[in-house]
Amino acid sequence: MSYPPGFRIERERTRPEKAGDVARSKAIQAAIELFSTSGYNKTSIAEVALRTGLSQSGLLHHFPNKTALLTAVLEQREKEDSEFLFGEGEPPLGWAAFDSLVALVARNSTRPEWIGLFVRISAEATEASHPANRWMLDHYSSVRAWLTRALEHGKENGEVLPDAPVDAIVRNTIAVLDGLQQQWVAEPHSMSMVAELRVYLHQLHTVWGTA
Amino acid sequence: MSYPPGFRIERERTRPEKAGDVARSKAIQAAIELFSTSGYNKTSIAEVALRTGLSQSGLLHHFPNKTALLTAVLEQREKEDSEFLFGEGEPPLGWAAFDSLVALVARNSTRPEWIGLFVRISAEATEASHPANRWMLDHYSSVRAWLTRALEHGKENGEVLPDAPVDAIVRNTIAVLDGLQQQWVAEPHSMSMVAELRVYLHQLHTVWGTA
DNA sequence: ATTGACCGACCGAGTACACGGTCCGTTTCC
DNA sequence: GGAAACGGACCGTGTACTCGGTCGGTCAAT
Repeated sequence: MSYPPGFRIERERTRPEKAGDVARSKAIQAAIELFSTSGYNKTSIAEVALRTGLSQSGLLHHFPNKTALLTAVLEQREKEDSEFLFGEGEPPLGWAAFDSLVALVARNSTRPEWIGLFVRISAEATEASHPANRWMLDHYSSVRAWLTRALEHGKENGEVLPDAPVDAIVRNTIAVLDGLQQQWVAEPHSMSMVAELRVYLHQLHTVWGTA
Repeated sequence: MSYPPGFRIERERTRPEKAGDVARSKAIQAAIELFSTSGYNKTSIAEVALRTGLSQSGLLHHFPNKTALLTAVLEQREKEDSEFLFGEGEPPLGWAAFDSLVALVARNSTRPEWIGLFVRISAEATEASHPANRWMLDHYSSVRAWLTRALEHGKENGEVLPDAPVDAIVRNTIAVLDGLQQQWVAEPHSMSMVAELRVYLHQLHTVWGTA
């Protein structure tokens, strides 16, 4: 009781390179790779441990169970994505929001594991009992909220036509994103994703933009 | 030796409604339901057998192994889908092809299992070792071929602008289809899919059509 | 009309294995 | 010396699949 509750976190922040932390992040990286190719269900923690350079018990020392490992992976992804998208500032609005989505996809194209991870997990997580179900619903709803806000802001701004069907555009955009990623995972070298997305955004601009 | 080798087959063809065939199709139906909610990997054949009203051994009498059950399911889906889309005649071309896709989605909305099945299987099958991997690649490539032909026919016809980026439009359309289905599976009552698709098709028409 | 060969439909028990997780012990580092 | 960082052995469960067998029906030959 001699230390305030923030002490532990403070110590970790000042000395982040302890052996355990290295193992932890190595394990997360290994889990990302395996989840992205085999999905969560089919991946065994023994395999993750092997890739990490640990025994299964050693891995379970850092993550009490399999779902803890999964949530660590998801937190990592969420963190890196939102840092890239928003940085420290405000999320972009208007059509700029859609442009930044293209940038995100372009960047993730250089990290195939992250795309595979998302495709696999979000499909598995459609099952209500899946440990990532809640995460996935929250994720989608926050992206929808952001894009909806972006379009409505665009309407007020005069960037977007007043009669643009916001909800459908938002859902379709997310659908294109997810669908292209799925095709890309299935046949990685058959397309660029960015080129296709630009065509889609060109359509949006042409139809609902105030040229 | 008193009968020609084809005799037995002939007899089966004249009496197709034996008890085994009923069990077979019941099993396929049960498998569709379970695959659609739990995916292929996570579904146990014991559970399928239970839903069918058979013992596990009884089920395995009809399907030698789990992958045989899966291919039976996929064949069934492929058959019903192409019957609905093309009937006995020629596949529609030009923009009509895209309209028929909407019709297919509208029809499948009344059969949630089929949408769930497709979402789950095609995500699992991104893994090269998955028993449905080949099927999925073939499926996508045939849909792409059809839509590509449809657009090129539309160009010759004057329905479609000559500089329309065929490949990107095809991939984006498939992406919207898949992505919307995924959202629909995650939250079944949050959208209609058909309304969103109409907005997307409206964009295609406006931008690449010869009004 | 009966018989006997044969077959499809089906079941119960068992096998081999993979997997998530526990328990307890040992080393390493502050 | 105490806690963190591991490893080894073990356990219970789930799973795909095998094996041996039963039962009822079909059909040609008697």
